[in-house]
Amino acid sequence: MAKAKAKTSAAGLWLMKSEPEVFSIADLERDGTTTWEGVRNYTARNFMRDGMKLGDLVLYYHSNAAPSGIAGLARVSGLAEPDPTQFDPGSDYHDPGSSESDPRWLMVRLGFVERFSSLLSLDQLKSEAALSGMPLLQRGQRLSVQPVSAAHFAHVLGLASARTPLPSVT
DNA sequence: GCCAACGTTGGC
DNA sequence: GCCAACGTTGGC
Repeated sequence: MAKAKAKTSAAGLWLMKSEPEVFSIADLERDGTTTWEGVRNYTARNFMRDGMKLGDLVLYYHSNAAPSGIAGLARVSGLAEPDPTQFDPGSDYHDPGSSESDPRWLMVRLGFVERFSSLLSLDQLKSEAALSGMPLLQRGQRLSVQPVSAAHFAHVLGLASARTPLPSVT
């Protein structure tokens, strides 16, 4: 699996899901930064490993929430590296099939950028025609790390800034 | 808690 | 390599 031939200088744009009960945008705001351990899906891992660059912007999505939706913005502040929880027998994320000499799972580090003044709920996102092609909104899609097009990303930021004193993300 | 959709595993 | 069984995700 080798892709990424078409290179642009533009920063990558992503969406990452977290259950707010586990780690919410408020937790990220409090801590400033966090490592994104626990990804156990190869497609998601590959996006982190092959796609993510320092400074890439990330829409922070709350899943399994009431309601679910996009809660804020983060930024990639550390490139993919081995996720230590895969080696920890006491961790929910332990993977006995992985070894320190050949780690199977990776994590990136995220830094807090902004918490939206109110959540952009899944219902609202679905009501936006401009977002109809977003992977997040496709039926049955469950990837916890996914790329976002520049147009979709800009539209989401527009929705957020419509309800909050303009955050400027540069 | 239900369950549809999807990913992974493993027998063959 | 097929595919059934199983496990997980995540909306509802």
